[in-house]
Amino acid sequence: MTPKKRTPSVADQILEALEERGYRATEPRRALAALIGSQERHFTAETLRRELPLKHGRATIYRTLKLLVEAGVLCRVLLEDGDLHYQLSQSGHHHHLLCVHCGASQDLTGCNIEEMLQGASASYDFQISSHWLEIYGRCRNCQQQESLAA
Amino acid sequence: MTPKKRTPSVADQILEALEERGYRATEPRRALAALIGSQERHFTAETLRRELPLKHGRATIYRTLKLLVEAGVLCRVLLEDGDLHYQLSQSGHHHHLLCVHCGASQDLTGCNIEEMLQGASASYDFQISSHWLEIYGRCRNCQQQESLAA
DNA sequence: ACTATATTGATACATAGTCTTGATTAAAGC
DNA sequence: GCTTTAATCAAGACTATGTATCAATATAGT
Repeated sequence: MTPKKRTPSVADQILEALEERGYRATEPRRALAALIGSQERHFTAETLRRELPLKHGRATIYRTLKLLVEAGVLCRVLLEDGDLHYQLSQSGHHHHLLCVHCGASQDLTGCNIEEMLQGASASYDFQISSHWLEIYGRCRNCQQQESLAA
Repeated sequence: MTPKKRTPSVADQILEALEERGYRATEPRRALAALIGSQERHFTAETLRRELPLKHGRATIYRTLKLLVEAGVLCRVLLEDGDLHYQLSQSGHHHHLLCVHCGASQDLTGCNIEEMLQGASASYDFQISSHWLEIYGRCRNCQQQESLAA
C-alpha cells in the first residue's frame, strides 16, 4: 500500500489558493507556481521571467504575482536599498529579518510591535491601520563565517 | 538697524548642507532646493520635475535627490502601496505616521523600537544593523472630519 | 464537444531611475 | 577681473518595474 496522497507541493498549494478564489489553473500559472516553489530566497518579477523555461508574456507574470500577493500567498519584501522583492508568505502578518550579507530571510513572530506602536502614537491622536516593518542585519550563519574568517 | 540675517530658509539650509559636504551651489540645485522647501507633503522625483519652472535634465534631479538623501536632508517615505516618496528630514533616524487619507506625515520619535527589536530577535541570533518602519492610519484632522460627516 | 468567459500575449505606455558623453559653469588662483 | 579646470549639467539611450488595451485562445462547466 503505497500512499497515493503526499504532502502537497508548494506549487500545488499556490494553485489551490488561486482556485479557492475562483481563478483558473492555467499553464502559465502552473509554470509560475512551480518556479516560485523552487525559489530559495526572495525574488523579483524579472528574475522569475528570466528563469521561466517557456516565454510567457511579462504582463501575465506581473498579473499573477499581484493575484498571489492579494491572496496572501506571497508577501512583498523591501530590501535595504529600496528594492521590492517577493517571497512566500506562510503566516499572516509578520515581519522579516533580512540578512544583508546572504539575503536569507526569517519571519519574526511573537513580538508585540502592534501594542508598542499604539502606545507610542497615542499622544499624536493617530489612528493606526497598518504598518510596514523590515529589519536588516546579519543572520547566524553569516556572523559565524565572519568570525571564522577574521 | 534692520537685521541683516534672518532665519535661513529651508532652501538655504538644503544648499548649505550640500556645501558642507563639498558640493557646489549651482543653478539647478538652487531651483530644486527652493522647490523642495515649498513642498507641503512628501513628493516624488517626477513631481518635482514637472513643477520645476525651467526644464532641467531628469538625471540632474535624481542625482541631487540622491545627494540630499545621503546628506540626511531628505528621507525616503514608503507609501502603503509601495510607492517611494521623499520628504524633508529634520531629525536623524525616525519613523513616519502617514495619513492614508490626506497624505500628511508626522515624525514618530521617542519610541523604543530599537530595544524591542533587539529583544525579539535575540532568539534568532540575528544581529540587527538597521530597520525600516512606516506606520499608516488616520491623522487627527481626518478622524475629526469623518466623525462630523457621519 | 460546445460555449461562455477568464485568461493570455503583444504592444504601447508610464514611472523611476542609471549611464555616458560632450558642453557648461562655478570656484579658486592669479 | 580673467583664466583655468574640475565639477557639474543636459540630452538621450538604456534598464527595471510595472499598467492598460485588445484581439486571440484556453479553460471549466455543461
